[in-house]
Amino acid sequence: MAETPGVDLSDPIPICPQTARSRVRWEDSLWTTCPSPTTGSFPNRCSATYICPTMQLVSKLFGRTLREAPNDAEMDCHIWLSRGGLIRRLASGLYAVQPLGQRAIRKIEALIRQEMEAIDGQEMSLPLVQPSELWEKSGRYQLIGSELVRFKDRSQHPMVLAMTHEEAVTQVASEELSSHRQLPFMLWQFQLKFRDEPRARGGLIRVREFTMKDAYSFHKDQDCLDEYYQRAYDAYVRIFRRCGIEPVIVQSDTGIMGGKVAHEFMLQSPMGEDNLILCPETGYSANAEIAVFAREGIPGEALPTESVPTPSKSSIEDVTKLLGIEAKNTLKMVMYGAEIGPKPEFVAVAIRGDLDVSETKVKNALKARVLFAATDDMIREAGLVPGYASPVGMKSGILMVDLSVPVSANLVAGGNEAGMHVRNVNFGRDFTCTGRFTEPVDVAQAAEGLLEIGGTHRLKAVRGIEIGNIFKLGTKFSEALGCTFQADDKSIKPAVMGCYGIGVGRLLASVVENSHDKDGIIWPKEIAPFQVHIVALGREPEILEDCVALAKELESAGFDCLLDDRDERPGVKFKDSDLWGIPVRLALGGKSREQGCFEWKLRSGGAMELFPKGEILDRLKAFYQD
RNA sequence: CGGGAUGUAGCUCAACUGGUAGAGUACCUGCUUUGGGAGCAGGUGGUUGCACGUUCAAAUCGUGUCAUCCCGACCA
Repeated sequence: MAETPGVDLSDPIPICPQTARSRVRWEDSLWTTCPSPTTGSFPNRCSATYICPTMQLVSKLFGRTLREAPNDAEMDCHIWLSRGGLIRRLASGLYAVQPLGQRAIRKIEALIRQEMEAIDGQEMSLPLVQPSELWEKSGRYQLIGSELVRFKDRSQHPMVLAMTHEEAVTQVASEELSSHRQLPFMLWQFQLKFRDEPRARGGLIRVREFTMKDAYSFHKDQDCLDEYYQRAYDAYVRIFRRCGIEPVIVQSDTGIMGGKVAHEFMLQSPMGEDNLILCPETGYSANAEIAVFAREGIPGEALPTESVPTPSKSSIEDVTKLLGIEAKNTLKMVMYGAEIGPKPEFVAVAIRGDLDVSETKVKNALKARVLFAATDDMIREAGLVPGYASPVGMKSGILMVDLSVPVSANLVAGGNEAGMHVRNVNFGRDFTCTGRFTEPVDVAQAAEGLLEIGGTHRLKAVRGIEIGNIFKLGTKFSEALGCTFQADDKSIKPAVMGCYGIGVGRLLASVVENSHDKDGIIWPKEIAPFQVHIVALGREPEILEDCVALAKELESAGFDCLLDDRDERPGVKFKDSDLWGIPVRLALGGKSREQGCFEWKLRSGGAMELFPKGEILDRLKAFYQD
């Protein structure tokens, strides 16, 4: 084999254990000073004074900072990622991640990789583009709407862009799996997903194309899954804590993933899209769409019904005003069309007026694919009058009665006649459960101030950004795709599965949302794109040389350094430094240099301190060892 | 998919009742300045989202369309 000239293969390029970056040794590196071609001296604005391949020079950093945020940035994380030059929008829900941002992404990925390996995960890679058949087999091809991008390849074969990878991983696993001896195992990847979201928002918080860490575990039985699920849960807590986030963990809906148990990891934030229901006293926590709570009844003897005219007063608000009662003394009907079987069915939910319907609960109780608001025609067809509907006199369709109704006496309900309501409607006497649901069901949305299920404490409601989720999938996918094994009793069984996801870009944005101030990002130690920001102040070559010497020393010890070598005024450099939020800032100016010291300042706060340059490395080690 | 708003320079925004494009910032050149987004001078950069229409004349008026953002709906 021909020798590559100039490369000594016996002396491989060392790899930094901390950053996983290969580094060229200093002795071999290109290290030049370059005077201005026009003046021959060090020019005012020289972007190529020093060239050094092993540290990042700000003069060479791709991506600039912005004085003002783009006007479409609403959330803080969007503002700071944009202003810092870490991301740039290409189209709705599609972002370019620039080098500084990509370095933070790589730090997050490295951290996640460690934790996945710690729970025996094996990293792999599955394709983004998949044949539609795979999704038809699992049933999700029909179930999912237009978020799933479908297209045909050149030979007219129907394909999809994967929104997630349960089908693919189960297919692959089914081809490898034959014996219970192979179980359990966990496979995971960093992989693109595409979801054609109807509404992208919040910068990287809700996008259409994104990288997700998705993990899938396979087990011989439920016990084994339960045990592993807890390990994954614990690993998730560690991941988020290392990102500086104390996650709020809630029970969640399993949606079209199937399965029974699922948890979401949330960053508590008023900007979040999910409503979370918490009970600090009992420790109960759940997403509001599935949270359970106790109904406070309205006791009383059933009084005779009485019709009252309520001309053109159909809303709960109007009726309560007119009759001088509270919302909780009313009964309202919320009507839907539900796609359960081949054709849509009419569904009416009877619920007390002070509560809202949880459409998630309705959907789950009905096992419906899609729920949509009923049209007036559908309502009339069921024998009801729009605006004045009542369960009394409903002729067809599915009636669901919420748990709040039977415990409340003498409610005001619609009269099933335009302009009429009826007082003192009572469950049991005037109407009852009929048809598919023979008993009252829980279909109300939990909210702040309602009673916790035990009936003694009040619930709290907060908002959150979902940063991770874990599901006990069960055998939905393994059965659909034939992922089976032979058990020790010789029987053939489907693998019991779990899945575990984290959106990497959303986590990055959440870290910023969770950790910033009025000047910019404050990176947690493990996520910062660089560990040290060295700022050379002043134009004397000696200052820059000292900074470079320090950067060399720190880089050799495994710290990654960003060196601001620009000929800019100090104010500009400090502003950018704050914007970028690297944990340790080491500045060197004329005065500090005379004392042989660097100015040590932590982005997270605290006073500036002067340390002799010989001490810097040890202090840095101590700081990063915490 | 409903409701609202907005599209003018890389970013933030002006331009009256129609008269032919402007500032700040950013960027480039030079000089001065150098500890918290400097000053002066000169300069680059726009088919005013797109199409059609009205008009002698359209950033401006009308119609359509596309895009973006916000509130809902939706969201493994």
